[in-house]
Amino acid sequence: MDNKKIASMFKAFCDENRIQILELLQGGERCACSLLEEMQITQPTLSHHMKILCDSGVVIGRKEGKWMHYSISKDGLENVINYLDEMMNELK
Amino acid sequence: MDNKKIASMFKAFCDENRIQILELLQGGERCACSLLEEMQITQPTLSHHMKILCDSGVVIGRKEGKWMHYSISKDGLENVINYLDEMMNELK
DNA sequence: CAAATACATAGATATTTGTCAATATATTTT
DNA sequence: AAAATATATTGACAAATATCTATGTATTTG
Repeated sequence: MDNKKIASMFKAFCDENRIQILELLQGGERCACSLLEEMQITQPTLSHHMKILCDSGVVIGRKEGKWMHYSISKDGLENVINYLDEMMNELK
Repeated sequence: MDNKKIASMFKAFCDENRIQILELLQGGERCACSLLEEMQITQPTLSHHMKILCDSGVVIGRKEGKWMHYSISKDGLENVINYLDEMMNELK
């Protein structure tokens, strides 16, 4: 995995609105409209953040009819943790 | 810790040049001039990134004479890992 | 003390990112 | 089939970020 890819993985966490989305998703899968209700942003802005979150691998989207259900990907989150654990272990 | 603070913690990892710096620092403490030698950026740009890394808490700077020695902060890195571990544990 | 070295800061500029309004697309509801 | 709903995309704009050159500030070296 090159540095660009690693950086994009961490982009999930480096915006305050995305942190809020992730915290909401900790409670379990939610559709975009439900996330939107609790946030002070417009629908296109939410859609933009969801794309970045999905690109990072930390969030997964599942389409069901007209709804998009988003949830945190255990595997995606684990990848991030593993990268940091390895950094910790490699420390001289 | 508010969302803004959390986001700034993760800013350490969301730029490819900073990822490279962190990888170099995995080998142990290095002065800025030594980091600079292996990177394709100018000295002020490096200085800019070191500031962001230190602000995030993941890197620590130690001044010795005219040199700045930088290293990865175990505590800082642990904070990041703990945040993610907790997110993983809270998952519904 | 003068020159050299290591680093930071300031200011300018280009790129990236976050945001919104408007619109498009797909699906469901009536 | 028309209206309503959920979401994505487009295009514009503002704010933040990354980068450089030039310069300033310590500190060390000769």
